[in-house]
Amino acid sequence: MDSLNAIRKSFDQLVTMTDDDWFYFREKLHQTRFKRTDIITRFGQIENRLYFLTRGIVRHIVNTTSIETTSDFAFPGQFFSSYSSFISRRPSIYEIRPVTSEVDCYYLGYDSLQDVYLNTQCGEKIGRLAAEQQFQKKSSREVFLLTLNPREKYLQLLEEQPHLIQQIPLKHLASYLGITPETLSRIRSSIS
Amino acid sequence: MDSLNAIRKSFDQLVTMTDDDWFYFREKLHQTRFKRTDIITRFGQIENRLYFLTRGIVRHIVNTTSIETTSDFAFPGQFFSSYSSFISRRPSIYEIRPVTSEVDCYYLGYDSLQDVYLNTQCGEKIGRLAAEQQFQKKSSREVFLLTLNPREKYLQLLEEQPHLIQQIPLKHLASYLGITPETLSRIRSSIS
DNA sequence: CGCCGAGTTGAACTGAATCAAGAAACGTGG
DNA sequence: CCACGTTTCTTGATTCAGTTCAACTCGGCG
Repeated sequence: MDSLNAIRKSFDQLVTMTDDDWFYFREKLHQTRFKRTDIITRFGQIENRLYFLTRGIVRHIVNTTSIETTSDFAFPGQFFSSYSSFISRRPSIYEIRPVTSEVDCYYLGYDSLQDVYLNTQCGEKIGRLAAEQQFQKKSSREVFLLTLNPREKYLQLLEEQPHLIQQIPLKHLASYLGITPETLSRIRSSIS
Repeated sequence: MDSLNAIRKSFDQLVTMTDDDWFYFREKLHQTRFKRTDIITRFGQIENRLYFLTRGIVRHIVNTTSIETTSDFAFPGQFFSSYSSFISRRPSIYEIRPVTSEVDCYYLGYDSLQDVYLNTQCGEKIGRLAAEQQFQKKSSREVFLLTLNPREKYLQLLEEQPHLIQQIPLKHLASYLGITPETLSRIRSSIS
């Protein structure tokens, strides 16, 4: 299977994994599909799955009273999950929903992942490296949010994540940058 | 030694550690002290140490051209490091400096930590759990920065990290919240 | 004692939000 | 496959929160 290969590859980038370990892991994966209107993970729910995205795009939404704020997107070839809920076993403050009309993924249950940590050579190491990656992502986002004004944010996004700008509706991009859709629209038209 | 005990305790909170593992780890720790004017980690330097703070307060400063922005503080009993540089082995975009006149720490070199990962039972697991914690911290800060206005930021800080407000100069607090000292001063006087 | 950095306060300014209305794009069902 | 309704995007006018600039006070330190 092609997308299973993609998962293995993303592991191989992190660590050398024996075939035995891989087989052990692969056994525990399940496949699933979501439609645009589905809610992949709900507010308040304890996240029980770590997903690997094979088709479509999803977004992470912050549970604010009034306005929908986007904290993250995931693209094919990437893992996603309401990760802080997944690792802390506490209610999710994020909701995860499809951006595209169809979303295909594999997923691993929480307990399965703990089994992998216990029963494979490289499990813990992959877990550590993955967590370190997630940390770095949030860490650079902190600097991004803390130091840039709307225009600078858009320019940096344009440079570093152009695929986002190409494929995500403007209003979601705006909420990801922490600005209003009107402001983003004006910035965009002032540039090109 | 009392502060060595604090380190072991912070491990015990994460995982059950054998005495053997602890001795192996403890051997690799060094002790050091900084004065207020010292620079603990410089911009552009590759962070080579993971510190454990036993006395004083330090702050993490973001390398922006004009204004000094604070991304984090560390207090006694906590680990600190220019963590993204430490794990990626790339130049630090943060500078770490003392807030207080004296800062005492233990530290572990990068290579020593890799030895711990390789040669102890629980090394990788501690590493993973630590990285997961760091992730969660940045993750909640993302929501904080993305969704709150200055007044809300201050109120949340007051509620969740009062020790920060008590011990950190206003201008550094302001830069940590992403607002100007004037605004923070006004907010503060409008509240009490 | 005098200096310097930190904090406060006031006034003016400005960038982005808000409010509003119209145009374009989208998807949904007949 | 078209037509309609809904959502998304754009554009303009207005408002306002927070910044900037400036002057003054206070407290600690040399």
